[in-house]
Amino acid sequence: MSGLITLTTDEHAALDRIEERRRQVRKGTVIQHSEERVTELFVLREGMMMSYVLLPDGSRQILRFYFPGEIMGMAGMGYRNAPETLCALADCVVCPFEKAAVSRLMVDHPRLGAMLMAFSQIERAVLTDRLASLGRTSARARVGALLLELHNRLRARDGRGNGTFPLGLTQEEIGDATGLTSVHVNRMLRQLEEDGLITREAGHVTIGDVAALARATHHVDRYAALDLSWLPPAR
Amino acid sequence: MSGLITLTTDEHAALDRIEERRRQVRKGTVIQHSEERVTELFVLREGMMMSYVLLPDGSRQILRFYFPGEIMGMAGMGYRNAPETLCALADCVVCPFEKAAVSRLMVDHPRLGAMLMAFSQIERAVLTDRLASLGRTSARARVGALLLELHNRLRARDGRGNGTFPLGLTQEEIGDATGLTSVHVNRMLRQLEEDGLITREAGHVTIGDVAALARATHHVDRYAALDLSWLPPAR
DNA sequence: CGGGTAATTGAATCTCGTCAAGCTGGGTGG
DNA sequence: CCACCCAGCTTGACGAGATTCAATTACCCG
Repeated sequence: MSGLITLTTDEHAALDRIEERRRQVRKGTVIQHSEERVTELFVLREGMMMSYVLLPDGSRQILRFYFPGEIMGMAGMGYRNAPETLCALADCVVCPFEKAAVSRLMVDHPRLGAMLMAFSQIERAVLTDRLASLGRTSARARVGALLLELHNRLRARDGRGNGTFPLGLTQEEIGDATGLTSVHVNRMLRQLEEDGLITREAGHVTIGDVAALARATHHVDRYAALDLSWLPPAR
Repeated sequence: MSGLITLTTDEHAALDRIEERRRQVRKGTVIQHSEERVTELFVLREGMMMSYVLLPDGSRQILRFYFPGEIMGMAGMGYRNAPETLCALADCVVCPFEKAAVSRLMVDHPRLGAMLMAFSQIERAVLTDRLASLGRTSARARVGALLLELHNRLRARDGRGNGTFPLGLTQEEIGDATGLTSVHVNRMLRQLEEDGLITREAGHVTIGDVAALARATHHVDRYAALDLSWLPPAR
């Protein structure tokens, strides 16, 4: 949050309290099972995680990837049981906290509450972009758009913009996120490479011309062009 | 909201203030254009609306259908320009209000703010269900799941549960929501009918056995099994 | 240096899209 | 009151894109 607004001392303290408890989780660990009782949310501090649902036939749809600083499990807020599974894609550090802490935050620090609301709407916009991607674009565009999204999210964090980033996903995971099979993901990656839109090397992907790939995949960067001028003043 | 919690007089008044202004819109009218400046949100009072995005090639992805009582345009909260288009599917009545009204609401009535947050998370869960539907299920299941969702949403409003509801959508619109062509939607509707899962007559659809259709389409009712016990007390 | 997971590639198959043609029903104007 | 019109629905034939199945090959970890 501190990247977008200047936090007061009180607000900073309130956010720190939420991240009090720490927990190490190893790659592959599930910290929240779909359909099981949920009382906690998590902040991701280090690593990379994902949320997904499993269908009765065993197929998996990955809903979202999480990077450090993001809140995981918000979708469970309104429900008794978790609507999705949270699983670590790498060794991670997470901070679990109670649902009620969010409601305390909204009472004591309305500006942070409004900020949370804005974030969940940005997340919604990203989700709807993926919906359009799955519903109305080719396999090639879907894979390319996913690479761009990962690139933008990582760049928003570390500031570097040289177009290279560690993939951190198997082709099967890319397939489960884009609604394709791992075999077809492989072919599409190859095609993107042959078209000169990306290069691959040792688990890293390089996007030579971000704008060109964005054009080829109809991708929009939802982490740009924000408007938070309507936020209430800090208390 | 009054269906889920008991509102105080003050809370009721605050919500009424939001719905002060009224506007009639005729079928087909666009009240918010994607990529154009947005300062207002809307409450839908009567009718049925949808939000969608258009891709550069002209294809359309319908993101969501709106029914009376729901807030439209929340996704625009964090942005200067609207990420989606809002269009009336029937003659409607809407109540426009300023973005800042939401932030005032969150300051003055934290419980309503938390409620809004819960709603947006429920909406998120519905969206992720659609994502799984588009990414990992057959055309038949997608169409069936959409019918079930419309049925559940209408039932949540009017209470009737006899399985019959007015469709109010063309097959092309169903296709744009499910990522299919109108031609294939037609075939899938026919197939669902031949399988005895639905019947159609004069623009109305009847779902004989809701549970059976839910099984065939992997559909979950996200408007059931809510947990709002963590909400803060009313101010 | 194994052993297992992930990536790669080819061939056959199937689902869904495309194109094209006819049909139907409700609204409109002569 | 009827003929027409037009959007939406229906159906068939064909093709493209993605899946499935199967078999190697490359890579990472201990």
